[in-house]
Amino acid sequence: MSVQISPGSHTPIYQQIINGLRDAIAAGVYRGGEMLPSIRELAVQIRVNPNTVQRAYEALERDGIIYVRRGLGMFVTNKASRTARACVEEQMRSALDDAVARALSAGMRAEKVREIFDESLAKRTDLSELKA
Amino acid sequence: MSVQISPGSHTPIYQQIINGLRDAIAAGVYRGGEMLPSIRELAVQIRVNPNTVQRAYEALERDGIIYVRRGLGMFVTNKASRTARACVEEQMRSALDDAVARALSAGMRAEKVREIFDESLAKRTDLSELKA
Amino acid sequence: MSVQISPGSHTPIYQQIINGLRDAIAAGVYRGGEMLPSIRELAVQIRVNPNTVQRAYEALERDGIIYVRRGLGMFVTNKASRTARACVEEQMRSALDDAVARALSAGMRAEKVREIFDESLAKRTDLSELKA
Amino acid sequence: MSVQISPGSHTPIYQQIINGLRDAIAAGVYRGGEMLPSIRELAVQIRVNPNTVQRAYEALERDGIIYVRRGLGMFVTNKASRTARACVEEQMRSALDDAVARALSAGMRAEKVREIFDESLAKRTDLSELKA
DNA sequence: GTGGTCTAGACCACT
DNA sequence: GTGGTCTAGACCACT
Repeated sequence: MSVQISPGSHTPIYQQIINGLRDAIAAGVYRGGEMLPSIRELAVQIRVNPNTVQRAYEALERDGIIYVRRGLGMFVTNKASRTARACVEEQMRSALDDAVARALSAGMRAEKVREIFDESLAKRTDLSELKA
Repeated sequence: MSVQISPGSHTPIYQQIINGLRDAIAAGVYRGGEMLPSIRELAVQIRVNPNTVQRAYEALERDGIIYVRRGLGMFVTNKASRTARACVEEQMRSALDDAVARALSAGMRAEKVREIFDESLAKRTDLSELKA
Repeated sequence: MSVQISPGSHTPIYQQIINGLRDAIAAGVYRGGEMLPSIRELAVQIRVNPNTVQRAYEALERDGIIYVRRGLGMFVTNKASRTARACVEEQMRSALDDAVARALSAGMRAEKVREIFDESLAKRTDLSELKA
Repeated sequence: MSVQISPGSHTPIYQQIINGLRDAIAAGVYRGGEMLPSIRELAVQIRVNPNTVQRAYEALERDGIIYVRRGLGMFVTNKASRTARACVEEQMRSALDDAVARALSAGMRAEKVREIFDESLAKRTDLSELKA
């Protein structure tokens, strides 16, 4: 399944769903024209209230990533992949920007900042090599 | 002034104050034994409710970064600098971890992730050179 | 073809079919006594579920614009043209009423409202001249 | 009160609230920096569930017309008046466009369309003269 | 006091 | 079956 929920996280559940689906679409798990799991279906899968899933779908529709075919379900738009990737990149850029800015303003040296980043990246890329 | 507040940010104001003071202490702006601005003073400076400043001071006290001398004011502890730097590093590490994890799970290539990080870092270090 | 469907529109598809056929009848594309495309035929043409077309035909029948000759098909009634034109006019009147009311209550000046209307009308009448 | 709800209307209640507040801001009833009625307050006034009001406020925030000061309430942004007016004009333009397009495609003559529009406008401007 | 999130459940429209 | 709206009510965080 492409969406993982951490009920304990500070990030609201509906936001976790948005991120999870957007990442999945950016990664090509769902492609243009494909139908997404229905609101009720996904709600059961991730054990969350349907209203919460609906709220996530609403946001993705506003972003032009999915669209409704009334009475049928939610579908991935053709431009979804591009939009989703742009969005993820933008969010990542701003997260990195903020983290770097804070670290430097707290007096951390640039080399130290890069070192920590390298560890983060190495850890994750090693993990994906394990899977492969 | 060492604490900057963005009233429109999604980060709660008390958390922004905590971060700002902690960064300032990590960077050596305030040193062990020094007195911090009083609650009312800081509240006026950054135009915020005194209760909000108090809440931030309480949190920093719990973390052992500042302590109260009743009737005198809030003071920086001796271990404050170390603690603050460890805390900033930890927060940074987890922010980078999250960002990297999401980017990769959205199918972004590791080289691209590093590229974006480099831009963030370059931008900030250039800026600080300009100031110097 | 006289009926155009926008699957992404907020207007329900069956309503779009009703409007499209009614407009066509009002404009004289279909005349009293003429046969309309069968449910299946139209459904294939505009790529829509036959149930949806049927629903539209039912509504037009209720309005006395078309009638069924069992085993033969759907036919345009003699009063259809009059009824359809009255209906379009009524819908238009109420759409204009609503738009004007909102614009004025939002403080827009009457001259400005007329100006925007004139542009709408000019654009469409120029277009129809181009086609002619 | 600036927001009127028609429970029987086909327009969802939350959309009626959005329109009502936006029109009020466009008309200068609420000005930049002013606080809006709280969610609970407005909910009581217009006898609607607080969640429904919240949903409307959320949309207006997304549009940059209002912003939250956490723990305090919702406030009108400085650019709100301009944005709201642009939005109302855009909605009006598209409503008129649609109505005109349908009328013409149903074979109505341009003079007739203008006649109906003039009646709509005259009726409303007479009404506002009565109030004055 | 303020807004934000979430659940449970009803009811409706559309295909 | 599908999504969309609304209510009631709980619980939480922030100022």
